[in-house]
Amino acid sequence: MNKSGERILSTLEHVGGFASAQEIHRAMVRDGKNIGLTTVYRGLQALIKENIVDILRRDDGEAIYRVCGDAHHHHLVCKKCGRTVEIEGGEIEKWALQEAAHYGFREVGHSAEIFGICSNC
Amino acid sequence: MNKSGERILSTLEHVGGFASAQEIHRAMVRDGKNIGLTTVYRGLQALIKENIVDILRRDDGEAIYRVCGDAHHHHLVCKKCGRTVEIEGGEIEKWALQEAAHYGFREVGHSAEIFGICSNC
DNA sequence: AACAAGAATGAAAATGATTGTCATTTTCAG
DNA sequence: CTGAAAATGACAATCATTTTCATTCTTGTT
Ligand SMILES: [Zn+2]
Ligand SMILES: [Zn+2]
Ligand SMILES: [Zn+2]
Ligand SMILES: [Zn+2]
Repeated sequence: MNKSGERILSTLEHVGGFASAQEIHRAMVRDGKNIGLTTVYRGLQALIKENIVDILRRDDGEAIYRVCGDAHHHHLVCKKCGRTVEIEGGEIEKWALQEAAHYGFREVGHSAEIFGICSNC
Repeated sequence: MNKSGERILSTLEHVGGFASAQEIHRAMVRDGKNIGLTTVYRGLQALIKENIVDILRRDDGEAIYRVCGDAHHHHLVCKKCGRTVEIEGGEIEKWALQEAAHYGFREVGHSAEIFGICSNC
């Protein structure tokens, strides 16, 4: 991994959870790191190839990245104000693995999100 | 559903499996149906809102659509070929309601998807 | 140090899916 | 028929991502 790769990874570790390439870039610029958006994209591609980060997709199709081995969790999101609570997956972790195994899938991952309206709204 | 919505749905049913908006449009034009790409996008959005079609994402982020039954269910999707199995949520239905209730959320919904690589790939 | 080869960088342009705009056409109730 | 409302589609705009390409850093060699 080269220097910019290390800085990207460090930023991704500090923001916690998922972040898009543009968000990572904004965070680095805000923190005084000098880096171009192109380099962020290239660095992320390299980190993916090295299996250091994961890539997923937001609902709108934007790519989001996270450090592999980050603590796995899920979200409970308010549809009105966006307030978000991080929650444990509990039994759905087992569910995902069992269903995938039942149909012969490997390299299994999953996404799950609960949405509703929070008590403040 | 309006006329173009029905034609889009009919096309999507005939191609089978997943198709992107652009693929659906190309198929319709090829088959002599006269429709604009914009209308295909709008029709698909309407069909999604009516829970008649599902939207997912290819690895490259392009949106793909497929006809979907009304009954609530989840998907097990192959990251490589897109093969999809409809599965029951099982225990995660309870999990979603319990977590939401625990944090005082109402009008609760959820999404959950398992992805991996199927036995053919 | 001087030099060259190759990798890394980033600004700007290109790409491509999706969405927004708006003038025109179609539908339909009165 | 007539006007209002909905639907349509060509075109422009948006936005994430990729490509290009000229410039700058690295690194090893003489
Ligand atoms: Zn709220
Ligand atoms: Zn989980
Ligand atoms: Zn497959
Ligand atoms: Zn469910």
